[in-house]
This record gives sequence, structure tokens and C-alpha cells, in this order.
Amino acid sequence: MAMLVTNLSSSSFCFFSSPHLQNQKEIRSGVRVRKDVISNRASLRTVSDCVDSITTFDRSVTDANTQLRRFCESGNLENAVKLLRVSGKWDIDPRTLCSVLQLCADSKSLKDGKEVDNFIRGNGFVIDSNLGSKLSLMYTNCGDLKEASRVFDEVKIEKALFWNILMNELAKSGDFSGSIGLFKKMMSSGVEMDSYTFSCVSKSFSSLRSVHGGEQLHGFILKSGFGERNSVGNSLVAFYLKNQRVDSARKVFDEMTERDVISWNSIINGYVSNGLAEKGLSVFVQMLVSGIEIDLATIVSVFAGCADSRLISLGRAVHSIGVKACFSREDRFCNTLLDMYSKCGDLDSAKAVFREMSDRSVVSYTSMIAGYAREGLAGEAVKLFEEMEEEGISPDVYTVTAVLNCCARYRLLDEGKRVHEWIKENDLGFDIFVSNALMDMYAKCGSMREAELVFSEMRVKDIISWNTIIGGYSKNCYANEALSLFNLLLEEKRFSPDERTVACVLPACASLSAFDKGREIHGYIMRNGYFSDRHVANSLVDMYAKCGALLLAHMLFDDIASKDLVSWTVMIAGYGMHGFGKEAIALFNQMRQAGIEADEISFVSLLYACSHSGLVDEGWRFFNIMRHECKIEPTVEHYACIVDMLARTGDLIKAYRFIENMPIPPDATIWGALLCGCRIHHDVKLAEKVAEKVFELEPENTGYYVLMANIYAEAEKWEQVKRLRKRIGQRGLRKNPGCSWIEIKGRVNIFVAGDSSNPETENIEAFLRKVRARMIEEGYSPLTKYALIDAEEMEKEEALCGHSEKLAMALGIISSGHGKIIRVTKNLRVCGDCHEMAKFMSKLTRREIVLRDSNRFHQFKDGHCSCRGFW
DNA sequence: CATCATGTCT
Repeated sequence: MAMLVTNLSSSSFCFFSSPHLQNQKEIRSGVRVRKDVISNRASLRTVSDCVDSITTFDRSVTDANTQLRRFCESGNLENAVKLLRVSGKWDIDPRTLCSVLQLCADSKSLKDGKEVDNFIRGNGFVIDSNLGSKLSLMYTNCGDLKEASRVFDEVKIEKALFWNILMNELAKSGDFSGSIGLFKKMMSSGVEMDSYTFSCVSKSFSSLRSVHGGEQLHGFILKSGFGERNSVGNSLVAFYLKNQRVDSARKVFDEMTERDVISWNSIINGYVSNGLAEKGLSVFVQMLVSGIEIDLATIVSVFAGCADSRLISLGRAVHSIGVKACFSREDRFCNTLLDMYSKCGDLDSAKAVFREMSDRSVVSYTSMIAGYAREGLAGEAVKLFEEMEEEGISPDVYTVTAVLNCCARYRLLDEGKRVHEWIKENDLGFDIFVSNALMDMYAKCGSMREAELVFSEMRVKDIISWNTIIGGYSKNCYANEALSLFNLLLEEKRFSPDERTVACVLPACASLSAFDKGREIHGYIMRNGYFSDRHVANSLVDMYAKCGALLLAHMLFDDIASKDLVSWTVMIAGYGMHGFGKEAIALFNQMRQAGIEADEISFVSLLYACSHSGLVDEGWRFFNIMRHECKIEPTVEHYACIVDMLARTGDLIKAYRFIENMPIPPDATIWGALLCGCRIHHDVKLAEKVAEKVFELEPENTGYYVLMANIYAEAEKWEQVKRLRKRIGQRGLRKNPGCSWIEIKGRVNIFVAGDSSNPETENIEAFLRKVRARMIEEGYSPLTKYALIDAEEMEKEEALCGHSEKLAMALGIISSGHGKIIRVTKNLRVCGDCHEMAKFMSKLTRREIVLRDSNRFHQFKDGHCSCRGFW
């Protein structure tokens, strides 16, 4: 068939190629002759139809151009092309070709368009601006943007319209650079632009997030005089808003000579979507005053703004405006209205809107579910999720994320698992939002195994997936897992850690005292300018404080431009841990002077600082300030600090009475604090009484049995030690093994008691023997009591030299350069003998040792410890 | 209509 067509057109070409055949008569005969040609080919019935129609359509019309235009006018592309196919160059007027091309463009028929192009080129037509314009239009409309662009390379097209159309299509196809390139060519070829040109190119700059390019364009527009145009102004406003240059957008808006509803809507929406809802709403009020008619888009933005800034009264007013303007049946109106009420906490109004909606969509359900979740009505949220399917509305990814978010916030593991099942059944697991929300739900519910499973099964991950899993491990006390995943993220190099990643992983460094890793991350923060992020800065300060680098922490704290409550709290807690109670109090006062209100957590940090420095009077004072001035109801944490404070300083009876008079039931940590005090002050009798309460409250916690055993051992009541040990054995409990670790050249070396697995073991033991000998020489006697009392020693009654913290400290001293501070971390409290030995070692080797135990920091220097006995 | 982050305490 294709060959026949070719034959046909070539034969007709031959026939019509004669330049003489210009008059009607000859053309008519040409048609006739062609009819003869065609009639020999019965298979080409359509072509003969075409010719029939030419002859029957209007016998008076004999010019091929006229015929073609008539086909074009009636939209009969098929016939037009067929006729063209059998026409010769000299029959056809370029203007006719324009019409045919226009028809191709209108019917988006690339195949026919190409044929026309071939006809034009094959016949050697001169392509002028008009013909070129139509050619480019045809290719543009038919989606062949490459060919369309090529036309612009060949032909100087004079009308802006055709440039604009291609620019617009290039932008629509995502080729913003191509669109801008075309604009540049337009500029250099001196074609006169129109306002549409500028709107179009500013959209491309906007999508490319090229602020610089957009600003240059802005300047060009001002010079061109088109800045006055409303549409140009609108697109500049849109450009600046999309690139978060709200102030520039506002400036353009203010300078516009005529503003229409679009200008107003976009500036309002721009403010709202850039987190400046109040500003947006005040523009809206101006808009009302200026008498511009508002439309649905205005109201939708205003509802969103009211939701953000919780301005429910304005929302209600606009609600009634919208009802009067007959928007109340509009889907978007109802959904944003519903969302506005729910975000403002007026769930009843939200429910009313929901009830009265004629057709509730997934969006309506999702907003309602999120509303329930926000108000803490987790049960209602999950119920509605399960109900909506019965109503025939199938939840989508938004709904699922809203429900999962709710389960995460309220730790509804069972409901979360049900939603997970639903996700599996409905194949929504591929969605990255859904998977991330699932992981977060499991992580917040403490099920890291499930979270990990979701993570590992994700085919595509994003940085949020990594942040969620790393943060989950970090929060659930799996610091090692958090760090190793962070390392994996760095190795893979597919995503760069962002502010949130860093804020997630630093607490893991903090809890491990991973000083070197933390410093490495600090470098990364500085290189990427993340320090200006408050979460990052705060967690960095906290990390340094918890790694024992208090001075460094304070220096960084000073560098935080706008300190928030958390910044102050980490610093106060940092001083507290290091036993600098007075400094902690000074910081607390500074904080209040800076106008920052303390919350319960900052009070915990402060009271903790007081108790660890023996500042009883101050502790009481702040406890009372908290209750009476700040109207904060004390929680167990606050009571624990007070008990700790009283017990530490020896006021055991007072502490006991205090516990008895607490308005809330004391938990194991409260009695545990008193038990600690009993140990410090060797009160075995009270200890026994307190221990029974602790064992009753937390029978599984071996730490308390160990503590009690220590108290017996220190009083040399070995019989009782044995009985207690038996009691642990009977319960089938295993005590938490003591371990210490030290980071050397980026590697973490972990020791347990009597550990000989470290390659340096021989050197460590030799070093410790030497130290011990020198200690005895200088009159220290080893605190043998501790040989039997510490956790690890209950099983291995062996030499004190085996304690994990000693081993770690020794390794630090023998394997690092002289000026380097030795930083050791221990999971339990430091043992008394080790504490003595650390003091001695710091003097003997002139090394500074920072030991962090489960309770606080000990900074050993020149034979003294910063804890001054408070440990 | 959506997913991820910092501070206390055993």
C-alpha cells in the first residue's frame, strides 16, 4: 500500500510538475486524468472518494488551493492530505500549506504533518516566517518538540506567539533549560516579545529554582516596559514565591499598577505556603477592603492560612462568606474548610462539615482522621479508617500515612500492625511515604525489628527513610545500630546526610561517647552550613557535653545565634553531669533573664545538677519555684532528683519521709535513688527496707540487687551477699554485665571484666601491675572490698585489675599520644577502687582522664576527680 | 490531605 501511494504521488508529481498547468482548465483535466489513473487501482477507493468529493462537492471550484482550504475549513485532514499528495509544487500556494499545517496541528496528527513537511521540503518551497511558524506550531502541537525547535534554527520566525507556544510546551515537558534557551535565542534574534513570553520564561526559571536567572529576567522585563502588564507582574510574583523570595514577591506585588484576583490570590497563597500565614491573612483583609471580588482559590488559601495560624474566628467569617458566594457544594471548599476546623481544634465543626458534605471524598476522610489524631482521639481515627472502606471510599496513601502517624504518636502497635496488613493487602507498600510512615510507626512503638524489616524491603529509599531508621535506633537505645547505619549511608553515597540525619545520629554518638565520630560529624555540619539549624546545633552541644568536652560544648553553645529552651537545657544538663552545679544554676538564671520559660525537662536538668553537686538549699528553692512560680506539677523525675539530693548529702530519713509524702506513687527509680544514698552513707538497715520496695517494683532489674549486694559487701556482710546472689539465681536473672569502652583512632575498643581479648592485653596488664606497685609504694591500699561487690565481680572473684574501666583506661594511656585526653565510658557506675586508681594514674602519668559512667562524669587530673566524692 | 530531627531519667 505504501508503495502504491509512493507510486501514485510520484506519477501525479510528474503529471503536475509542468509549470504551464496554471489555469483551471488544465487543472481540471489533471484531475480527470488522475481519476483515470486512480480508477485503475480499485484498492484506493478512499482516494477516488476524495476525488469524487472534489468533483461533487462544488463543481465550480477548480483550484487545488481552494479545495484544500475548504477541506481545512471543514476539518477534513484526511482528504486534505490526500489531495496534497497528488498535487504538485506549482499548484499549491504557501498560504494553503499554512492552512493544512494548522489543521495538522489542530488534529495533532504528526504523521500527516510530517507528510506535509516532506511535501514542502521535497518541492523546495522557500520557508518564510509564516510557513515556518506553522511548521513549528504543527510539530509543537503534535508533541515533536525536537523538530519544532529545529524549525527555529532554520527559519527566523517573527511572531512571538509561536516562540511562546514552543517555550510553553518545552516547559510543560520538563525541559526548562530548553525553554530558556529558546527565550535566549528569541532575545538575540531581536524578535519582539509580548507579555506572554515573559510569563512563560519566568515559569521556567521558577521551576529550575534559578533565582539568579529570574532576577535577571526581572531586570530585563523592567527595561522592556512590560513590567506594567498585569500578567507579567503576576508571573514575577509567582516566580519569587516559588523560590521562597516572599519579600521580593511582595515588592513586585506592591509595585503593580493593576492587580487582579490572580495577583491577590497568589500573594496570599504565597505567604501561606511559605509559613507566613498571618501575613497572607492580612493581605486577604486588605483585599476585602479594596473591593476585589474573591473567588474559590482565595478562600481555599485563606482557610489554609487560618488552619496554620489557628485563626478560627477569621475562618468562621470566611466560611459564611463562602456559603453566601455559593461555594458550599464545591469539593475543595468543603475539604479545606473541614481541614481548617480540624487543625484549629474545633472537631465538632469539622464533624458538622463532614456530615453535611454531599459527597465525601478520600480527602475528606483523611482530613477527618488527621483531625481525630491531632486531638488525641486515636480510637476514633482508626475507627473512621476502618469505616470508610465500608462506605465505598477506599483509603489512599495520604489516608494511610495519616493513620500510621496517629498510631505512631499514640504508640498503637496493634492498630499499626492492622494498618500494615491492610497496606499489604492493598499493595500500597511501594509508596515511599507509606513505608517511611510505617517505619516511623514501628520505631515509635519500640519495634525496631519490624521497622528494620520494612526498611530492608523498601525498593526505593530516600533520605527520609534513612533518617527515620537511624533516628529510630537512636531513640530506642540502639546507638551502635544507628551509627553503623549512618556509616552505611555515608559509604553508599547515594544520599547526603541532611540536617535531620545529623540531628538523629548525634544522640547516638552522645550515648556512646563516640567523641571522634562526633567530631567528624561536626566537621560535616560546618562544611554544609548545618549549624544554623537549631536541632543540629543543640544536639551537637549535647553530644560534646556527653562526650566530656564541656568547654567545647559551651563554646558552641555561645555560637548559637538564637538559643531556645533545648539549647539551654542541654547546657545546664551538661554542667550538671560534670558536677558544676553552680554553673548550671547560673545558666538557668541567664536563661530566664533571656525571657525563656523553663519547662519540666529543664527543671529536671537543673535539679539533677543541684543534687549532683550537693546543692541542697538551691535544689529546694528551685523545686518550689517550679511548683509555685512556674506552676509545673512535679513528675517522678523531679521527685527522684530531690530524693537523690537528700540521700546523697546524708539526709536519709528526710528522704524516706519525703517519699512517703509524695502525692504520686513512687516508682523504682525513686526508691533506687534512696538506696544509692544508703550505700554512700553505709546505712544497711534502711537499705534493706528500701531494697524490698525496689525489688517489689522492679523484680527484673538486676542493677538493684547488685547495688544491695554492694552495700552488704561494704559492710563486710558476706553471708548476706551470698543470699542475695542466690536470690538472683533463683529468679533466673542475669545481671547486666559491666563493660567499658574507649575510642582509639576512630575504633571503639570494648572491655568486659577480666577481658583478655584485646591484642594489647599483655601490655595493659603489665602497665596496671606497674601502677598498682607504685600505688602500694606510696601508701595506697587496694580497696579490696570492691573485689567482691561490683557486678562483674560477683561471678569472677578475681583481682581488681580485671575491671573493665581499668582495662580501658590503661589501653588509652599506653596507646595514645601524651597530650591526648583519655575518654572512657562505662555502662554501670564506676567502681571505688577504679576511681582511686584513676586518680592515681592521672597524677602518675600526667594524663587527663575523663570517665563517663552511667551516672555522671569523672574528670581525673593531678590526682583529683571533679566529682569531689559525689558519685 | 502526607512521611523523618534536638533537651531529663533508671
